[in-house]
Amino acid sequence: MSSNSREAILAAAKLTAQAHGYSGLNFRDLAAEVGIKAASIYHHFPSKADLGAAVARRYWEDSAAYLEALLAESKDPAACLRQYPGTFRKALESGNRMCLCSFMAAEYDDLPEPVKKEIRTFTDINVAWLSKVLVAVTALSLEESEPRARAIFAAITGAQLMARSRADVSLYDALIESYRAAGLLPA
Amino acid sequence: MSSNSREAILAAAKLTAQAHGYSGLNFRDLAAEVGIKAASIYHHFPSKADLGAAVARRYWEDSAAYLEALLAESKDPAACLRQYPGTFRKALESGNRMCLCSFMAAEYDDLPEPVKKEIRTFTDINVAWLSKVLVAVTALSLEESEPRARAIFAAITGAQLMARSRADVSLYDALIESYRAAGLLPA
DNA sequence: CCTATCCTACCTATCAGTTGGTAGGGTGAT
DNA sequence: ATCACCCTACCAACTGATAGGTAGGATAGG
Repeated sequence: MSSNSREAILAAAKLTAQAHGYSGLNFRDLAAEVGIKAASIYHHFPSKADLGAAVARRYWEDSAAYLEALLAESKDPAACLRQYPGTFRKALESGNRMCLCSFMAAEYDDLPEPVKKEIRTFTDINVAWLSKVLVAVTALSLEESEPRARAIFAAITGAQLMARSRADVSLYDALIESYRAAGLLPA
Repeated sequence: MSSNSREAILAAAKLTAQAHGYSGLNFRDLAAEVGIKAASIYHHFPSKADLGAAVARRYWEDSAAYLEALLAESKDPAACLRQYPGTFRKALESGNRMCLCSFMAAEYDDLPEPVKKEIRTFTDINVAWLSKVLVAVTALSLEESEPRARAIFAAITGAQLMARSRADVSLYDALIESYRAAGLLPA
């Protein structure tokens, strides 16, 4: 309950970073969105690198919680897997944004090390979840499922990237459908 | 032969943009690399937006020429298609860079309109080429081949993005192999 | 109860560095 | 003499970051 601003900063920074990347984050605009002054952000985050790492960390934490909840509620792994591309679709729907992880993967060379680490974790979480679900849904073994999980994750982020460059969510849907038709994703 | 600097600027800007994006381009560093002063760049390009558009245009022009040459020389479309992922691999080999188009697709919101246009053209060129080759190689009809071509292109850029975030070219190879194993790419 | 001390959460003011861009001048080849 | 090409010298805007201060709440000692 202590610091409401900290949460507001994280939320605003997440949205900005999804649209403009780490380099697009700046303290003045961020502070203005939250309703405080730029210098006050330093009270909550010692540096931009720390803020970026905190945003990325929160991002994969939320993602991990969502995916686990999905699996826990439904008891139908196939249905979960069918829903998975929808999580990336939401970002596109929300102002043509994209996955934080994908944007920062592009910016990788210019990222502070702590941010890089959180970005990698997001990928790991997603690949691990996909791999686990694939074992339950398909005939793939555990060794076969992980490369496939990576391929699915990469293909989905690529689809998001392409759809974004056309600002066209239906293109994303078409790409996912093509992945299913081609056999990359289970039909 | 007239302006050697113009070519040098384009070449240096391409490499920088592949590693740091459009926002990572700046006139001072660029000029230093070429061996002239920042203000002198304005003699060749009226603005950063113009430079960006010129770089992106040259990028798809080179790509188009390369792909057409590939097809003209070999007479074996299947071999061409097998070589296609290699063109994106080269960027990773060259200092963990990535496709200009992919990076700028991420930055899409912040791109000047002329740059956006060239970026879209790069995608169109690649999809058209892939679609053409797919018709020759697979049993797909012209209508079926275009969605498939788009899916392949998106998946390959996604693989590049993921491999970049691990600075691991072998991960790219593994992803391409998974695409083949899954049936997205012809084996 | 009171008051000294500390903490949280923010502020103003300012910094040095970097950005894209401009004005105007020099020089050498045609 | 013109013009392509490059220069020095700026500028305004913006960047992350720091210094130092203020208002108000919590807390502990007397």
